[in-house]
Amino acid sequence: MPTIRDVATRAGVHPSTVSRVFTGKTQISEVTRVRVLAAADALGFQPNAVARSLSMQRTNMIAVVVPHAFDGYFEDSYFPEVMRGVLRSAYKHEYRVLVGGSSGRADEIVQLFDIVGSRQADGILVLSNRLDVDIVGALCNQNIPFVLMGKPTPEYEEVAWVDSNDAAYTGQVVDYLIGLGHRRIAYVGGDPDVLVTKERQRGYCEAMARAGIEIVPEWIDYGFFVEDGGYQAVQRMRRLNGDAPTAYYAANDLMALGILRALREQGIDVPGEISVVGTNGSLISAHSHPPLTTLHVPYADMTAKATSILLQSIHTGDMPKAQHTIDCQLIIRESTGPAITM
Amino acid sequence: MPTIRDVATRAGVHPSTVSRVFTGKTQISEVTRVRVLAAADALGFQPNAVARSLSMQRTNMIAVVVPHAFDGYFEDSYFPEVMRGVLRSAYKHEYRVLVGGSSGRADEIVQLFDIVGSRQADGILVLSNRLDVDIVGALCNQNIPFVLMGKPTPEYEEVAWVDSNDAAYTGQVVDYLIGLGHRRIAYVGGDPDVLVTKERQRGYCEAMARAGIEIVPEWIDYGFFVEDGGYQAVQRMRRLNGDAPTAYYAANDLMALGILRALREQGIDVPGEISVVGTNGSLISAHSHPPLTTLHVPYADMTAKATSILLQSIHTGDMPKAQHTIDCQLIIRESTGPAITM
DNA sequence: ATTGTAAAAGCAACCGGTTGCATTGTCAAG
DNA sequence: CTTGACAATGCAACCGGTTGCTTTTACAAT
Repeated sequence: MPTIRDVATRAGVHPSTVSRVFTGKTQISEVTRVRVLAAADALGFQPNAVARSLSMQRTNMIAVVVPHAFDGYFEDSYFPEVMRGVLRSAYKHEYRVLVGGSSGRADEIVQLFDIVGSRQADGILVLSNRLDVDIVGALCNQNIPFVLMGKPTPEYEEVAWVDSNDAAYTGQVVDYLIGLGHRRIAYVGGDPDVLVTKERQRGYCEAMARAGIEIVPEWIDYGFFVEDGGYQAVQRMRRLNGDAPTAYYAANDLMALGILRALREQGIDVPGEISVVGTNGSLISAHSHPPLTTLHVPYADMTAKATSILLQSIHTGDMPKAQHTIDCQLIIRESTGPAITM
Repeated sequence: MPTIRDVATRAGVHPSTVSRVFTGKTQISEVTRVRVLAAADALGFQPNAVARSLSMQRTNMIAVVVPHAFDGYFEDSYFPEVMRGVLRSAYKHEYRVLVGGSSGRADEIVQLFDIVGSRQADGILVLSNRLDVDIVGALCNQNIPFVLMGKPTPEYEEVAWVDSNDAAYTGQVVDYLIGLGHRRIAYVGGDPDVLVTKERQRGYCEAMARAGIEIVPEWIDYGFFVEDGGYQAVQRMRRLNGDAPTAYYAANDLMALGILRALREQGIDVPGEISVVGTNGSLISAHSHPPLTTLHVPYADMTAKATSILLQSIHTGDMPKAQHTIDCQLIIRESTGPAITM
């Protein structure tokens, strides 16, 4: 690998001149510029990114970390959507993307602080907010820009986030089901230690309360975002017999599919007997049987937004401030219908 | 950010001693070790990864590059599966993962050689082999370890790859359809400039030839791996009337879903009138209507394998050699059935 | 007490760029 | 022909670690 000094020797100039030609921030006479460029070309020189990072104190990388990767994480449309948004936005600004995350929870958090502490990235995008670990607090101490996907707990008023107002939109879904005549509505959340699960649950509870419906505790269950989680939730809830839900809301489409599978196996008609609503509006939801009514969350847009906030604050040099709420949309398909009157 | 010299000052030792404590490759007396560690702890010191990379000529990162990201790339299960395999394997060896890829074709290739040439990663995993750009040739000149997902063109015998024998398994699918009595079988490939598309097409043609079936050129179409591509392919092929296919093979599940959608719109029964086979065995394929018969390709395993080959060759310091072929499996569900006899 | 030996720590160069400051070169105005 | 002013380039320190080699220290053997 040729270095800047090799190029300098060949072009008969000082290394710093070569550097200036490549960074392009200073005046260079046209004659030396072409000479340097020719030498670089002949040697196949490309500036070493690591050396440049060290010198400039800037890596041109942002890290995307997943503090709650679960089994099946990569099956859900969430991750690919997020990556699409990040890459789109980062690439535009000539930033690279570092991905952190594995299946072991403790590991990930270690890994996160490894990346942060060792200054491998200029900024961090945190993909979710676990309630059982104070990630935000730790991040604040590190003096590195970060943006959260999802609102933090109230104690952190100042940090930047992009969120989708999960509680409100989940409430809207519940309102919609109630409007269809349902009263026994189940909430199947994801991992209970993840904020979004709690938020959606809050929206659910508030909507039920508004309608004056008393919630049976057994209507609330957690499927950890995986298909089988939805399936199992149905198994448990069907045992309630007369109290069994007539409608299910699932916090992602994957679990909704599991719910559909369980109901199909039991010969229950959807939406004739029972209604099901998913979340995300992933491509998969349009092709299920029946096509799923789902709460579409524009994750790619959210992350693109979050990324550009992050990049901007990297450039200005101070902690990002912006807080954005993005609109969701209920897509009504064929998995929901009027409650049967008994 | 405290540096190694800050720690050294505080502990009253030389910077190199601090370094040795952290790298742990040399004998250090217990007393100084604890003193250094205490100082580091008090200052919140963590070694700077960039400086270490520069000094050690090793970044502890591998790059995953996508030389053919297409619209909808992130909707297919391919990418998330790949990421799952890479992260699983890389994380185990304390390697980070850099993701390259965007939607503009030319850009990606530039980006690829940027990463390679600037030594941002110790090795590269190339996610696909475009036929219209000589990526392998260029990579060979760069003297950096790389592993291909997918076999390269025959001229590159020596490079490392992990592949799934696409031609053979596609042939097997076609055999299966022929066994069901189908003779007018359509092949819906992805992007024709990607090797896998050509390979599967070859398998298709060979199987048809073996059965003595003459191929109508209109039975071959390209859907560029997106859902709508499958949909459009059906629109075109239905115009063949008497020559219209009775079975469709699609090179990924997404296109197969598009095919199902088009057929459903036209009121055609699957599998009663027409059979459809997808590829990948993504979760989505199990939940479509009807559940999709699909050729399962274990991408996560393939990439995990490819990653570990890559990491090993990074450690030994020479170009990887291993070439692996991974088995696929035809999952028969409800989208395929006997051909109707006319 | 002296010498030998090995373990522990220090020294300084190096990885490959960047950049503030000093120096040289060029050309126009006086 | 000077002098001034500014553009172009050179110089050297710096970013924050690592590591081969040298020196110091400690302790055992003579």
